[in-house]
Amino acid sequence: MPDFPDFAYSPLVTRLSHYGGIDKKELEFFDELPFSETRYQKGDRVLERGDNVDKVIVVTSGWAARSSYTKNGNRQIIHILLAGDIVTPDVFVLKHIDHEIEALSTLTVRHLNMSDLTGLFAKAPTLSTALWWASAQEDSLVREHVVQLGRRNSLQRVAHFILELHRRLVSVDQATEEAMILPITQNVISDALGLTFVTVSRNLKLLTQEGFVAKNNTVLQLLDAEGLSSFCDFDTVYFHLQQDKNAQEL
Amino acid sequence: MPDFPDFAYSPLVTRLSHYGGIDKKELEFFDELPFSETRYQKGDRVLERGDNVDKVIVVTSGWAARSSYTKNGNRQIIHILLAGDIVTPDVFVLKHIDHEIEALSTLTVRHLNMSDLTGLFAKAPTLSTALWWASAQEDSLVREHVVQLGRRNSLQRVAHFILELHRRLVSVDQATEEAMILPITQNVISDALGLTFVTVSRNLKLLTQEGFVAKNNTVLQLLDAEGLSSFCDFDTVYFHLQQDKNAQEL
DNA sequence: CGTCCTATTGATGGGGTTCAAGGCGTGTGG
DNA sequence: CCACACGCCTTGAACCCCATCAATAGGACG
Repeated sequence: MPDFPDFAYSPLVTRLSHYGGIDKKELEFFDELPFSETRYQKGDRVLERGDNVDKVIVVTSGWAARSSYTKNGNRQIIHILLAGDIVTPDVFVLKHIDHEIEALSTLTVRHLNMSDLTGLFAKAPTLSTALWWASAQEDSLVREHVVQLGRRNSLQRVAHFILELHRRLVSVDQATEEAMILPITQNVISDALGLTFVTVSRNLKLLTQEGFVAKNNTVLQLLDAEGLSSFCDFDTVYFHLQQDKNAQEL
Repeated sequence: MPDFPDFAYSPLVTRLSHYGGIDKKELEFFDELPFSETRYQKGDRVLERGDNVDKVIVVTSGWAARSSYTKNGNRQIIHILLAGDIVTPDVFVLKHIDHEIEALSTLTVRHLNMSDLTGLFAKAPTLSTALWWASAQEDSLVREHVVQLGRRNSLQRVAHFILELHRRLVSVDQATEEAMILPITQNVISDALGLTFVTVSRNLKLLTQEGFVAKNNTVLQLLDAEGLSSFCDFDTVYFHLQQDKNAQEL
């Protein structure tokens, strides 16, 4: 965030600062909004299916998951939420959430009052567009997740999973180009990828043997991101990170 | 649409009329917006990856698909678009679309100018909320699609696919409770479900033999929707169809 | 009547699951 | 400080669902 070095900012502000046409003043307003903060432990539920939510919730640190459970208790992780992600993108129009939000690691989230936000939107038009953009980004990632599960084999899925998370972490200054911290178990990965943890284990071993990655404990090194990308058909277009010059305000 | 019998309406207006708190006058304004209409044949591309879109496009009749192609030419259908669906939900913030839109049958779409729409939003606040709701609905369906591909077997996928489309068609008066028209090939179904058309064929036969459905040509009858629903864990909560009384305007 | 697209059905093979056993690391309590 | 438990990872073996390959049939359309 080179242009905004002079005030404290949350990860979401870091993300929004990448949005073309954002007004620095509006970001400051946003960052100064009153909020309450909650801390969760690994495994805690942040929100449950059916909950009636009336706050905008944003991740400030740690990992969380949107997940859905089938009748027989199997979990499918729909999307992984990182620092700077919005937990409740549709809270203004859908009051009841239809899935679970659970902490995958120690997690901190901020709660913003909807009335505070709508009040701010009135005087911060580029901010509301930027928040819309952030939630459109998630939509795009979820669409790519469908492609993951529908058309890639287990090894490609694991590779793609790593690359996507790495890129997202880098974009909020939570990882270097070469390495990242994976605070989740292989069981979590398997529930995101529609696989079993046995397959994930075997595939991580394969990727290590082939020299694509190295792993000890929670630190994962990317030794050949290029090779991995071409192997699993990873393409960052769907992140929509580059600023869209034509974007206009509502 | 029992409350709005007295003016011509598009399928999207029918859908939006189900949204709690929508103002009838605003729907009329929306329906009277100037538009151009385009007709496509089965197989035509409506939009391609990378296209720079500057209109809001809405399906008025026929079926279309959001789809993504992998490097080796395999198609994954991410979402099926029916009458009343918005082709370009994020057009205000993402100018370049990252996937393909293709006609699955003869298809009619309407193009609305973004400036006409933003002009209308100024005097129709409940309309913009309702459109947001419509696009939040699609997000929810795509999330459920992830669960489909990640955690259901091939037979459950086919069953769930049928039930979901049926419910959506009913909600825009395009199907009866007992039967629907499926204008797509089994190959299309397989590309949506991450399967092969061979498996889809076998599974449709199974569902027929078990007495859940009957099929001749493009007409599909639902003989036991209840049984089918419990078999594949189908639950309409994720449609968010019932009006949310708490919804508020931006 | 031939062509092309779609659907059906059988046979075979493979990728991923399932079941199972053992290892490693960490924390806890005797 | 060691013993034990527990969670997570690893690795092997057997099985099964679905893909793949292939052949045929049916339908629409010129």
